[in-house]
Amino acid sequence: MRPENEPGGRRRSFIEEARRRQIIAAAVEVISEVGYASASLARIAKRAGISKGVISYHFDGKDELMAELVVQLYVSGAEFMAPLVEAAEGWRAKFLTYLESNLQFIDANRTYVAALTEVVLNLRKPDGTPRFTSVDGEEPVIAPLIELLREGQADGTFGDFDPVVMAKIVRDTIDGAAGRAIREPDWDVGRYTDEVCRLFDLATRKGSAR
Amino acid sequence: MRPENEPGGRRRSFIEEARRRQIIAAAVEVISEVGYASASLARIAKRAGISKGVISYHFDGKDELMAELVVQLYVSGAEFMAPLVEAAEGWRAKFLTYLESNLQFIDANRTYVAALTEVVLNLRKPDGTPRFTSVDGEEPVIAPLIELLREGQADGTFGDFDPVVMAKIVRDTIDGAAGRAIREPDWDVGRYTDEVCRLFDLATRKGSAR
Amino acid sequence: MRPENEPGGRRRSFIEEARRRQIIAAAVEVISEVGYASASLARIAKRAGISKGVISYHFDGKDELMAELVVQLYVSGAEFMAPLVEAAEGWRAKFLTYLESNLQFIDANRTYVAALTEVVLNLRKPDGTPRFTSVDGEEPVIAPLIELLREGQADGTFGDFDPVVMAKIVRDTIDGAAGRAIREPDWDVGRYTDEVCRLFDLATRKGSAR
Amino acid sequence: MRPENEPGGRRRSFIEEARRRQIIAAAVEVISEVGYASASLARIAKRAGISKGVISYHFDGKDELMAELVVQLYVSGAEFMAPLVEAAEGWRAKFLTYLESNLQFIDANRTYVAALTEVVLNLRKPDGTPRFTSVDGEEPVIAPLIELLREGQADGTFGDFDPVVMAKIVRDTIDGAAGRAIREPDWDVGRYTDEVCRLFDLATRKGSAR
DNA sequence: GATGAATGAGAGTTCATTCAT
DNA sequence: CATGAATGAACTCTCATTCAT
Repeated sequence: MRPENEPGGRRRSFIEEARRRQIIAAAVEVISEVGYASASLARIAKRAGISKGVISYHFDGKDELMAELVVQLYVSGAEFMAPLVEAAEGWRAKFLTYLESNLQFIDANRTYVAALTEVVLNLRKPDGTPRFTSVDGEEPVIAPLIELLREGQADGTFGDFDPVVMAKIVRDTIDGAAGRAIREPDWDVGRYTDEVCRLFDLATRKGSAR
Repeated sequence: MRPENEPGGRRRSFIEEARRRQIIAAAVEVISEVGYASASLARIAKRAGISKGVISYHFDGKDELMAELVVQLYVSGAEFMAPLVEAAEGWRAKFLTYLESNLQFIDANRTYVAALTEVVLNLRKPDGTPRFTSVDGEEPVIAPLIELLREGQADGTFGDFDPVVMAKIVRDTIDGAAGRAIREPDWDVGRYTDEVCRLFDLATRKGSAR
Repeated sequence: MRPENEPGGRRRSFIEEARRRQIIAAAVEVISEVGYASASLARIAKRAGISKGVISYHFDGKDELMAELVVQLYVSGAEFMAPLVEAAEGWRAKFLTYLESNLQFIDANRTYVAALTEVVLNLRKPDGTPRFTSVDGEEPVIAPLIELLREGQADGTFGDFDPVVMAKIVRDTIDGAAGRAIREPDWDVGRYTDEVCRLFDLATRKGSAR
Repeated sequence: MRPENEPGGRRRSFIEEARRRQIIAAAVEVISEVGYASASLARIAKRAGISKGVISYHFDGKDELMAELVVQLYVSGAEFMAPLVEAAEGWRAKFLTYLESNLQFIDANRTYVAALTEVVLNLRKPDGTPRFTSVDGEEPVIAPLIELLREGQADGTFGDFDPVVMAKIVRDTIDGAAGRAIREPDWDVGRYTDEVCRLFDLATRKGSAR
């Protein structure tokens, strides 16, 4: 019926993509205002100023809309962070840049992040299992970070710690910060970032007693 | 209609309390299986092996059930942690015991914690604002931790850092760990706890370069 | 199970009757406050300060309770009016006393009348047909009035009109007054009664042009 | 969501209006058959041959449907009576035409009037107070009649009586007649109207002894 | 006699989805 | 492409009634 980009379908037209982004933007606003459970298609359509049917036309269903919302923001985040991390010289600098840029991105996209969090935590597959928060699903997200830590250890930059555990702690800290960004409008990201960087800097230093 | 304990109502009977706990337990199971959004009263009643109306009889509504679930587990956690933290000697030991006991509690109550997390993140007041995750609402939760850090700084145990920011990072780390506990059945809490304790021990030490 | 007075059952004990009156009184209060539709057994029991089951014990069901409420007030009204009407001398005086005493009774029992009205208009048999407001059901209520008017015509007191139609108009006027009594707390019954009596006095006079 | 006519919303489409009328008609039928209390949306939808959700789609809720039912019939009645009353010459003729046309309208719309009566007497606001039968709410209904009587008195057509009380008696008589129209299929409106007109004609005549 | 607990049906409402226009 | 209309299932909640204690 509808042109698809993935998988193997015809390329989506420009106008088609614009509509999808418009709808996703409306969904983000609605979710961050009334929460995932109350974010009905009717409300999203109203917010976007379009008819309910349009959403069904452009997305295979509510779930696809929500999944797209997540993917889109995730990609945006990666596109923002990757060049910064790569530009940093040395594993320590890369590590701290990873932390810093991630927190900055969250700060700059609070509403989007709020919506993303709600969706990630709530969206489920038809069989009831989580769509995004599965163990396997996490791997691609933290794999680059683990690799970064391993490289730094191999080259003697970092001390002796379990890179997998450390990566998970980092991610949890960042994800927790995302929640805080949503709930606290006055949250001072700069100070928080400084403290977090200092903390993980100390924890990954060579020569730290185990 | 129904006897109430809080506030000012008659005391609830033993059997009444048992039923409430049974219903809450069923809610916990259902939520951790299908998620908050799909945890309908019908499903919860079915799981508990009772009729739908029973829930309405024992609780003022779905929201009260969910709120009770949160309060109950939160109180359980506090009851578990408080004596351990108090028994520890010295602020550093208290701090590390706080971290350790909290993670242990999460580990020992994974299903409950999973459900609690879903409820806390999703439950809203009738006006649409979050029921539990407001800024003000957080204060009572981290206030004791902030106090603990301040005391340790005053007495020279801890170094120079912002106790409020540090407390928030600690809480985010722990809450993140809760999410992990839910998603990863094989999660090794012991190792994770060691790493977290080492990390925050370093970060709060006196003499850490700022 | 339960002792019955009607039909043919054992006589109800004094305490039994007291309970029934207490429950009916509570029902009257509740109905006149929240209306028939919202007058649940739970609310009535709460108002009476008893448990819900008590009502089921003393009445065969909600419908019997409501029916009893109607009958009880109707009998009270008849007991109040009958001696007054009989004491009046002459058909004209009897007729005006009927009007006057009926309106007085309504005035003195506004809450009861309000409840009765709601019940009469709403209570239905299981098949959906009205329990009280059927054509046949009305006959016993206005039959004495028709008879009174006929006697007065035969004896030359009243003029020439259809006694059945006149009786119906009288009843409608009184029933309408009942509604008014409920809705208007400041309603001046004395003045209303005077005007109504004057009106029907003129309308039933001998020699009125047809 | 749905186009609205009142207040300030977009104009309702023709088809929209037709659906609303169809649903109201079904509600009227159901109410006059099983009564207000048993007139559930399910039954009304079934009678209209539509799905339950359609009612919610076209009306803001059950209460709005019921309120619309009342308003619609009330407006119809006013539209029927007004030109007839205005066309009558002289206050006496206007007064009798008011009575006559009102009773005729009731006669011609028995089922509708039956439903209207049930709704007016039962519909309540969320706080429990009656929606239509309040004292203030009555004013607009009888105000024109009071005015008519006052004009007739000023111009010497009518005798000396309290026009407010008289108007109330007239309304109660008519409303009572409505109830009768519902319950008595064989009710002879012509005869009833004659008798009522004769009665009120006599009661309002100049020179009637007070 | 009286109670609290439980039932199960049915209430109004919301919602994702489908479809003719 | 877009819309408004309609569906039917699922939701929370209320209720009259029953029953063991």
